[in-house]
Amino acid sequence: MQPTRIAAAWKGLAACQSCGIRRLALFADLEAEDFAHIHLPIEERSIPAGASLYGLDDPAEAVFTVRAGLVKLVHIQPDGGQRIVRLVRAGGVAGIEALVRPTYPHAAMALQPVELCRIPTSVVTRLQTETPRLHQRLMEKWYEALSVADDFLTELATGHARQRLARLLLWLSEDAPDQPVRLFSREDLGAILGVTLETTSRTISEFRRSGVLTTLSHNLVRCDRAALADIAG
Amino acid sequence: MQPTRIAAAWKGLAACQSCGIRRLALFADLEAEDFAHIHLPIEERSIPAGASLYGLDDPAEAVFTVRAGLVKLVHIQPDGGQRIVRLVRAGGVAGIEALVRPTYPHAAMALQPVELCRIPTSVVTRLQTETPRLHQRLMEKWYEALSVADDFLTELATGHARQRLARLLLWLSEDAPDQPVRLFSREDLGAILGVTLETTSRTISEFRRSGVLTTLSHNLVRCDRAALADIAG
DNA sequence: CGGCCTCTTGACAAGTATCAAAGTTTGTGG
DNA sequence: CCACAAACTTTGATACTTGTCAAGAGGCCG
Repeated sequence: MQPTRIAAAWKGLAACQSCGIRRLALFADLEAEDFAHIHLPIEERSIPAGASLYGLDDPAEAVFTVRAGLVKLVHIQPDGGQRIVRLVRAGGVAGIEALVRPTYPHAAMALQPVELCRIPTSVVTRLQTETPRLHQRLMEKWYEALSVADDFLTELATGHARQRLARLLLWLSEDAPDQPVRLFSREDLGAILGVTLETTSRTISEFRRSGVLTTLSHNLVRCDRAALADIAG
Repeated sequence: MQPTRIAAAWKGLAACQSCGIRRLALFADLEAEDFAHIHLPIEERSIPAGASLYGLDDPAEAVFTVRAGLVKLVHIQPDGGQRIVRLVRAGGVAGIEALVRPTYPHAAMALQPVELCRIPTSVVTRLQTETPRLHQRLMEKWYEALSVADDFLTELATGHARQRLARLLLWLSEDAPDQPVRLFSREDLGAILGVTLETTSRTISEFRRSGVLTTLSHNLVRCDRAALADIAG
C-alpha cells in the first residue's frame, strides 16, 4: 500500500517577492502593488519522499508550485493499477486543474523530498480579476503542463523499454547534467514507462553492466548522457 | 508522403453570436458588447480529410475551433516517424499553443472532413484585455486539452493492442453511440495507439470475426459498445 | 538475529514487430 | 467504361521483446 497523507512541515508564510525561483514560478511578472491583493496565506512546505500532496477527487482548493524535488501525478486505473501521467520538477506547477475543477482529477505524491508553495485557488482567481499580469503567466503554465504531457507520450510511451528508460534518465538529469541522478522505486519507474518493474530492473542492470550507469550509492547513479542519447535514438 | 497543404474553402466571416456549437466553444460566455471588440476576421472553413491545418514550426497566428469532424495533432519524430499525440473533435480547440508560442509545436491535419473556425490570436489576446469573461473559458479549454492528453496516455498507450483499440473505438463513438464510426487509415490508427499498422489491421479483423465490429461500407463500422467496454477492461 | 520489503535474476509464455506476399480499393488515362 | 497503376489492407511466418510466475539476494528495522 502507498503511504497515506503525512502532515507537512509548516514553514509559515511565503516570501514571494524574494523567492529564489520566482523567475520560473507563477508570480514572476507580478509587481509590488499586486502582492497587496493577496489576503490568504501562501504556505511554504517541506514534504518527505512518499508523502501525498493531494488525492484523487480531493476538494481542489490550492495550486502547488514546486521549488525543489520531484512530484508524480498518478491516474488510478479502475483495476487498481497506477499510471504516472506526468512528473513535476522545480519551477513546475502541480494541481493547476484546481483553477477550473472542484476536485483534483489525479493524485500527487512526492518521489523525492519536495519543497513547495501552496497557493489557495482564491488567491489566483482574485489576482486574476485585479491584475492582467497573471494571465499570460498562467497560460504559460498550462502550456508547460500540456507540453510535458505530450513529451511523456512521445518519449516515454513510445519505442522499446531501453529507449524509454534512456529518455527518462536524460530527462531526470537535464536540469543538472553533471550531477548524479537519484532514482526511485522500480515500481514507480515502471509506472512512468508503462512497463513492469521486472523489465525496469533488468534494463537498469543492463545499463550498469555496459557502463552507461554507475552506481554511487543506493539508488544514486551517474549517467553517461552521450551513451543514453545514443540508446534513446 | 503526406498530402501537402490544400487551400481550404473560404466561407467568409463567422457568425459567432448565432453559432450552433457556441455553448461548447471558446466564446460561449461572451456578450453582445464583447463582439464589438473583434476587429480581425474570424474565418469559417471547410477542410477535406487529409488536409493540413498547420505544420510543425509554422508561425502560430491563429487558434482553431473544431465545429465538426476530427483533427489529429502529430509530433514528428527525429527518425521521420509520426506519433499522434492528441485528437480534437467537435467543440475542441486545436493550436491553443498559439497563445503562448510564436510557432506551433506540432502539426495538425484533418482525419475526417472538418468544419472549423480560424480565430486570429490577436482577437483572443485583445478580448482578454477588454473582458474578463474569456479567462475562465480559456482555462477550461487548456484543461480540456490537458485532460485529453492524460487520457491518451492512460487509455491509449497502456495495455495490450486489443484493449487500446477497443478504448479508441469507444472514444470515437461516444459522441453518438448509436451512429456508426468512420475509421481512417491503419497507419493513423497505429500512430494513435503506438502499434504498427499490421497489428492494427489484425486486431480490427479479429473484432470483425468476433462480431464486435460490423462493416457497413468501406471504413464505416457499427460498434458493439458493450463488448468493446468488456475488452477495454 | 529474524522478518519484511525491495530488488535481481531465471525460465517460459504471450504479444508484437518485422519482413514478405497476395488481395483490395482508388484514381487516372486511354 | 474499362484497364492499369499506385496505394492501402489483409494475412502469413518468424524473430524479438516483454509479461508472468517463481525463487533467491540484499538491505532495513524491530
